[in-house]
Amino acid sequence: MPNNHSNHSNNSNNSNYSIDTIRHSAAHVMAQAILRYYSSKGFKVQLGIGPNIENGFYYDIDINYKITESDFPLIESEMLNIIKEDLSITRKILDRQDALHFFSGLEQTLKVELIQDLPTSEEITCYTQGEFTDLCRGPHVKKTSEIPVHFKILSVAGAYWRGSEDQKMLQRVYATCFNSANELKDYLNFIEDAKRRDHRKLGRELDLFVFDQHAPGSPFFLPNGAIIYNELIAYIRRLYRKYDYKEVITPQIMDAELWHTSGHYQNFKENMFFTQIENREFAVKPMNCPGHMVMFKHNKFSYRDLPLRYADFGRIHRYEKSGSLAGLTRVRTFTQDDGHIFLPLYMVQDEITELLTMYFACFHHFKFEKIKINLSTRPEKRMGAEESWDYAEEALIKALKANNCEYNVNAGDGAFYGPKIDFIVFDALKREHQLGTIQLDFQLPERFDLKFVNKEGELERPVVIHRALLGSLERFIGIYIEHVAGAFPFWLAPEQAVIVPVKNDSDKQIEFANNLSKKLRQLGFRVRVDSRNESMNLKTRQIQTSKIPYMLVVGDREVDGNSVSIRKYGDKKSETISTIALLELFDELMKEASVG
RNA sequence: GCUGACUUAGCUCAAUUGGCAGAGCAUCGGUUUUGUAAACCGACGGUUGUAGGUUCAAUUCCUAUAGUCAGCUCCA
Repeated sequence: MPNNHSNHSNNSNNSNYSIDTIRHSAAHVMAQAILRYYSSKGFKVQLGIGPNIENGFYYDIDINYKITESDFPLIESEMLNIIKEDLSITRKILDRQDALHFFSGLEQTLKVELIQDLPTSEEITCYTQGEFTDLCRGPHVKKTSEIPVHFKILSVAGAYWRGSEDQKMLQRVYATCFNSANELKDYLNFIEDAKRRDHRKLGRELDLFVFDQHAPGSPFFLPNGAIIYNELIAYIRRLYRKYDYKEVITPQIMDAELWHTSGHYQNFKENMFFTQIENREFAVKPMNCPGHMVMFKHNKFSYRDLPLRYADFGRIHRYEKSGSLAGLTRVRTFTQDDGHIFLPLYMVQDEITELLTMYFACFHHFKFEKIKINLSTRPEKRMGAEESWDYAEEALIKALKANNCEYNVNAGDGAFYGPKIDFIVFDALKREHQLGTIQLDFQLPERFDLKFVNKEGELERPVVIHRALLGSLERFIGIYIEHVAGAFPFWLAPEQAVIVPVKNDSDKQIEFANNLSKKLRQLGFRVRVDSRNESMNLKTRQIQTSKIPYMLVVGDREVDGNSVSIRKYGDKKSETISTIALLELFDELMKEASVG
């Protein structure tokens, strides 16, 4: 969810209360409304938790009734009643026994469970408004009438009690509340805008990709989508040339033993595809690293060869749970702009500095200006000695600090083989997306017993850095489509220009258009002639809705002047330029594709 | 995987309490020869996701299953 709306609502008119306090109080009102309304209908209502989230709040409810969208107005009108009743909201401190007794008496067993799990040191407080009392730390507004009426219930979905798969599934009602009608309207508009930009919708409309029930979670890239896909790879390859990477190609299916060695089998068996042949168990690769380890071992490398940077655009397959699949952002087969760097320990910091330079250049190239960095440290489920974790985490912190990078720490969020740095970008709607990653790994070199010959002529264990810039290309394409709302820059656009003869029965115009098209295509541009028997208005409309960067109209005037009437996507007007100037313009535009 | 909703022509959507499956766009054919956001006429297009069941009759009700969506959980 985006974070842009919560900010400007903080400094709004209404009150001394923070928007968080207001929303949290609104959550209580919603819980009260649901309890009132459905209890009166004879349903059993139990309340879970009801915290604030970015841009709103939710309340988890256990109820023997299926709440649907059609119930929202009923709940909302009950909420309005509660606000109008102007109930005062009072705070009370309870001792543990009284609190347990009180909520048991109300048969609110979820609340009882929460109280039982509170540390004994914690003070137990309740907030009461009218007939409704909730276990809550607060703070809250003083009376229900202080809650602005600019609230809206947004959706309802299942959620596990206490976030655990083993627990009961509750119904989570999402809602939001703002200080003013305008802020609420802005937020609802934002939701609409996000729908308009949805990459699944644009993917269909721009003929980029389709999904089919025969391959769940697996995109079929249509010709237009394949162009974007391949142009992205071409761009990354240019970066690789600049930063001295060596591209390799590795097998799709390898003996399962390899995945035992790497540790992936033990950790991710449930998420891998397997196949059996000649009594051997093979695994479809869920990642590229073990393949690169195998290659490293097939050679005896000198310290002079390091850092050795392997890059791989291999297709990988992961069995993702059916319920977690979503458009291009969560798929079962994808390609990473993956790479592994083998190097001695002492080179790590310089290498990460180099990587940071490369990463920022890449993100800025795609017009992601604001970038957030997360440092994820050792998870519970991990391999390797504590000392190497200490060292690895320290090395990443040093490199970040040396490069003046601000970062947040995500304790326990690292990979099972090492800590990592993640790069989060903000899209045009200010939503956050994780793209690149840099992961330090002391475990795989150990498990694969990797060695290189150092200056002293001794065998030494290298370190491995796992790294990806865009992450999964599929996912990146999804994010990028939404970032640019389907209007790709010239160098990435599946079609860069369409040439439209004014009259499709004019041999002179058609010939001129075809010749121009042929010339541009020879120069590598993606253009076509649209000489269908359709009106200029229709063609204009189709070119605009397809978000094609340029429309080139050629009539008798242009043919005679060896020129084109050029109209840029999004512009209302066209201008006439010579074909020479057109070639110069296109050449200039293609510089966008360069890595500088 | 879990909870809930949804699935009708290539796409976007209709179809009253269970009573003859329909429209726009796209496609194809014709007319029109167009100067910057939808010319006109006509035709084609369906085992209503799939498999069962209830019923005189099922797009509609029931069961199973697949896929999609909103979340949850997970994400090397």
